[in-house]
Amino acid sequence: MTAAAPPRRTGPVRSEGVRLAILEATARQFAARGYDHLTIEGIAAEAAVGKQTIYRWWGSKSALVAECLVEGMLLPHRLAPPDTGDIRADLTAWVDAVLTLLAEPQGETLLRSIIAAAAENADIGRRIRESLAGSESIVGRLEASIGTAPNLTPGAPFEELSETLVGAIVLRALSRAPREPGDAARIVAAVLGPA
Amino acid sequence: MTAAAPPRRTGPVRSEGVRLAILEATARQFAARGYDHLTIEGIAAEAAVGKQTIYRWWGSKSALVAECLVEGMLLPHRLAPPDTGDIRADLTAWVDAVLTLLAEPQGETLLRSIIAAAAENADIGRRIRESLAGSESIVGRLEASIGTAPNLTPGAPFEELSETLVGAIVLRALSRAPREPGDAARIVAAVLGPA
Amino acid sequence: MTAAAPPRRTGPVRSEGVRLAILEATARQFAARGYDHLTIEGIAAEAAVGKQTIYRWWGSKSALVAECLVEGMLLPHRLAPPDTGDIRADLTAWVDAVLTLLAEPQGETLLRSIIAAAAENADIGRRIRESLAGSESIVGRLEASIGTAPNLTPGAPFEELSETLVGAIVLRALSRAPREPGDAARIVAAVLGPA
Amino acid sequence: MTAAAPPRRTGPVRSEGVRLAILEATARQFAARGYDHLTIEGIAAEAAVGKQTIYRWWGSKSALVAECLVEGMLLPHRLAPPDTGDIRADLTAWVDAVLTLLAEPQGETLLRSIIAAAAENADIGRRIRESLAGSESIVGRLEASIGTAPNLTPGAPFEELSETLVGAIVLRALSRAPREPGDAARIVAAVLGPA
DNA sequence: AACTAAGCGAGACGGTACGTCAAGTCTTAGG
DNA sequence: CCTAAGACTTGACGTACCGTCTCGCTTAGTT
Repeated sequence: MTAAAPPRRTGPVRSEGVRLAILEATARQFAARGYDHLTIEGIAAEAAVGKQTIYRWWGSKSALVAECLVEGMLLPHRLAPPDTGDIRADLTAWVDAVLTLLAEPQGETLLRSIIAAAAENADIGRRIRESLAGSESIVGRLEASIGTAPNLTPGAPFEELSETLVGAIVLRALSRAPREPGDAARIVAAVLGPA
Repeated sequence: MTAAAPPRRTGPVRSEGVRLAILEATARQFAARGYDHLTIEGIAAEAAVGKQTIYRWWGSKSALVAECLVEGMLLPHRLAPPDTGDIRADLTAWVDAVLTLLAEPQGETLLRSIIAAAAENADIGRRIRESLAGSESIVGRLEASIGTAPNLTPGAPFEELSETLVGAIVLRALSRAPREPGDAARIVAAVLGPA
Repeated sequence: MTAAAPPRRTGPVRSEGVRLAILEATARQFAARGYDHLTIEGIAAEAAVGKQTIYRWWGSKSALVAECLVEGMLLPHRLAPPDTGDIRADLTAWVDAVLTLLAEPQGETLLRSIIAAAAENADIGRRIRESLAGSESIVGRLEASIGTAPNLTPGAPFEELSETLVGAIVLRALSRAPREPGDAARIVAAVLGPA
Repeated sequence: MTAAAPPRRTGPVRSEGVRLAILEATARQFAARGYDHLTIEGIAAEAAVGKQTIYRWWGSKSALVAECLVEGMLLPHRLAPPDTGDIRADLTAWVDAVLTLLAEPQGETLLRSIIAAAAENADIGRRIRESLAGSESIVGRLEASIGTAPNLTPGAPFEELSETLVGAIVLRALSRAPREPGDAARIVAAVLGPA
């Protein structure tokens, strides 16, 4: 007498190649057309995949985008602030880089699309905060720089400082404020206090 | 020498009642269902209006929403900070009020919908900044309070301070950060400097 | 006791120029685009006339077309059979002329449009019969030619003979039968009997 | 050397049930409301089918009607002439039956709608001729009856004789001529020659 | 001459249907 | 049993015209 058979596991297993093809197609379409104007059918066609294969593994367009984000397929990776030891200079350089990205059409589309996706999907919202303000990047840097700027005192609200910095950039993206010289420095000054 | 006659204007004139009915229907649907899930057909039906009448005067869903915003039909008007003379207390109360609004489901839908609309439509983006950070509300208040907080020095970047404040709130809305006691105070502290 | 006064008749009187402009625009559009694809708005625009002016005087698209027909603005006037005294030759020439008209694209559109209009509007139906088979043209000619063809006997059903002739042409127009040499002669032979 | 593989054909196949539901709905609406006043949306609703499913397979309203016609869903099948051996009696009975059908409101709608459809769509035009004057019905009968009527001589234009007969009926339908006793006999006499 | 009525151009309005797009579900066949 | 293909229902899109309804002229009779 044999033990009950375990649930027989036959047939092919999920194809990693297919998964990647879908995510890459999503990323391409996302960058090219923005979050709205993404279509499942377009992604399926570009990935040479059946629609059902997408629906089987992701529940919605935004889940797809969220996974792209997690995989780092949407944002250029150069977006971490440099680390020269001078927190003000580092943040200023970083803000400036982001504002520069924002000044290019495809960068603008990209950032605003991520914002739109975040507005629609809670997961993406949570992820964007982690990915932009994650402890390894900004909050941690601020904590490590106590004493080097007026606002960086022991017990300062580092989380919130980080949020104001990123928030100011998000607001810029939304409001389409024209870029002006010194913007990055002024934003950093607003967060760290006067130089 | 006479001026050229303006093109003779005959025929019925645009109906203000219809215009208002459409905007009100838009505002109701916007609050009830969010920016995506707005449909022109739904608005037309609720306003008891032909679709063409909407398309005649507005080119897109977002233009409709933008006009609603300008007319003040989307945001509760209580959203201006109080003015007791104590800038820190005033801003804290205001931030707290906004976070409270954000904690209610319909308030959250409303704010995130506005963000989504702004991400899609440049006009709305510009308007949201004016309406949230307009000189009469926050920037002006900061300038009028020079000397009462560490960051409010002569020559401080008041515009950017205002942006960081509003941006932090926008980021909160996007990231769905759970609300915690003292949030408002910490955000204001991040902007104004330590108490 | 006097009769009630008739409704006082003041104001400008119906403009004949406007009436003609509308009918001409109708005829042009009818020939150019066919009966379906006629639009009141298109006619109004082409005639530089308000829509209401059309609706004031005609109740429907088909009434408009019917009046065009009555005014002879739709059919080329050359469509009466010649009269050389030889009924068979005359009818054959006439049928041939109509089939020739039918072989040109605009002639085909025209005839089929009239058929479509007749199918929709009783007035037009009646008119088409009068205008194509009116006593002055075919029935009369048949009656006047008694004895010159096998079927033209005293007491023959001249009305019906005329109908079969015209009907065969209508059927040709509907069925898009390709034209072949001798068609006209055969049709006439079918109606008049063998030569 | 092998032939190129044909494009692999997978996926669900066209649903015959859906096709029939659409054609039946079309036939019902056609009979009930006439050719104009047919709407794709109405058919889709009655067939409980998406509009897109109709547009996927038929390019136009008239293509739909043409297919109905081919499937024999529009015309009552009793419309073939009887066959007693007496061609004059048979045709007279048939014409009489058609004129009777034409005297009922729904029969009139039906016939005129088919004419309207034929005027708009070439396929329908061709089909109506085949279906009304197909060789198995009238032309063949005439040929088989050579010698039994004045016009039925060897070498007579049987095609055209058939056309004049059917054409006369079509013209009747278009012209709304009131029906009178003896009409059928006179029409047949016009075609076959005097009795 | 002032005072009515139309007639008329223009065009806003509530609707209906159009033909298209994409969504998400379901079905078939190949591997 | 995963997958590509794609048929299916649903629902919204934006457009074209419909027929009705004001508007603000202009014009032709009264009074």
